[in-house]
Amino acid sequence: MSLIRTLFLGTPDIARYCLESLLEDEHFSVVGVITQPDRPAGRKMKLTPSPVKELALKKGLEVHSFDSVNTPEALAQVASWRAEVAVVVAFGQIVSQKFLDLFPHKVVNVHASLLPRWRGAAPIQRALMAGDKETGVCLQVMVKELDAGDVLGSRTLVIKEDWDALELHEQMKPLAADLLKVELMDYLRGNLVAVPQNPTQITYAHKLSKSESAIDWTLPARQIFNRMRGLALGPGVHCQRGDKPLKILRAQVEVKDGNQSRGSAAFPQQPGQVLKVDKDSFVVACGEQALRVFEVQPPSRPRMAVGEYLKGYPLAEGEVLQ
RNA sequence: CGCGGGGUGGAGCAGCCUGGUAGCUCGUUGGGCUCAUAACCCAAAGGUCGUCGGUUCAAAUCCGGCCCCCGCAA
Repeated sequence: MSLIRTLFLGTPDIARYCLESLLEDEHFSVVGVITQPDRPAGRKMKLTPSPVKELALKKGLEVHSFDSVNTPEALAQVASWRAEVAVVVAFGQIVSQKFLDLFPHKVVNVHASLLPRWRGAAPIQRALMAGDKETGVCLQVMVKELDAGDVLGSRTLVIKEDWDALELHEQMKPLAADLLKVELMDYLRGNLVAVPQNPTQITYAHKLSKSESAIDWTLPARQIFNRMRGLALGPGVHCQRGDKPLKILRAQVEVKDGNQSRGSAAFPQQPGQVLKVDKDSFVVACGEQALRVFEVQPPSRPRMAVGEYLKGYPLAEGEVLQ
């Protein structure tokens, strides 16, 4: 069987992983790669290529970047590759109907959730923040409407309690690659029927906003915990201690209120109040239950275990965080 | 030159502005107390204050270069 001429569009690490697996698959021939333009990144704001571009260059593939793939020039380039199928993985640009028309029913997208749940930009993060017990990756046939295409297949992943966005992202990588290897091939051979999404179950994973990283102690501990996990890949969560921010990097929900054993039940239990300080953690009161914190990061400092933090930044029981 | 914050015994910090004896909370080692302990008491070891140069009678502290780290930003 002849090689399938494939165009790949993607940007971040998970896309790189999928591209890598396509390159290893003897059924596909990646004839072109499109990724986001180099962005200023890092401390020095140096122009940095995306992970996908890095890999593509290393493998000697033809890589192009456009501010938009929907411009006439970009579409002309796309057409010139004469690819049969386009694979889109976390590309970061909305593709137009004109782009889709170049590959009738042959633009597929790997999406990091079980559609129709979490359509949109931040499916991994939103699943964690919502406290979902399971999520997954799925392969959809792209249509103009965002993440609304018929679904070719999926892989389900049971979310472990202690996974954050980073871990979940890692777990999804091999599943995404497997989807491409199996379902995409079946689809192209005509052995797979795409299933429409159930419209009653649609939810949207809106882009993360900076304001979500501030901890609101009046929320239940569970929600703060989930938010911490979901935002771990990006801004993380932080509270205010005095006039300085303090990032909270690792914590768990404290089931009991935490201060009963000490006989100091007179604590008013104001949300944000430090209920208990131990050798390697401390407990903060929340709207419901409490949060036991294990790892933090003060301004201008690397992340550190709470045990270390307490040596240089003593914390008294009763102090209130904002 | 994108903006800002840091680098002080093994760990986390203070001291720097207003140069002049190396400080705090721990850890480590030895001793003591205790039925016992990660608890408590006593003692000790351990630092060319990131690095190179400058100013000065004198630099962790003031000035300049370089290295490494962190946040913002993407």
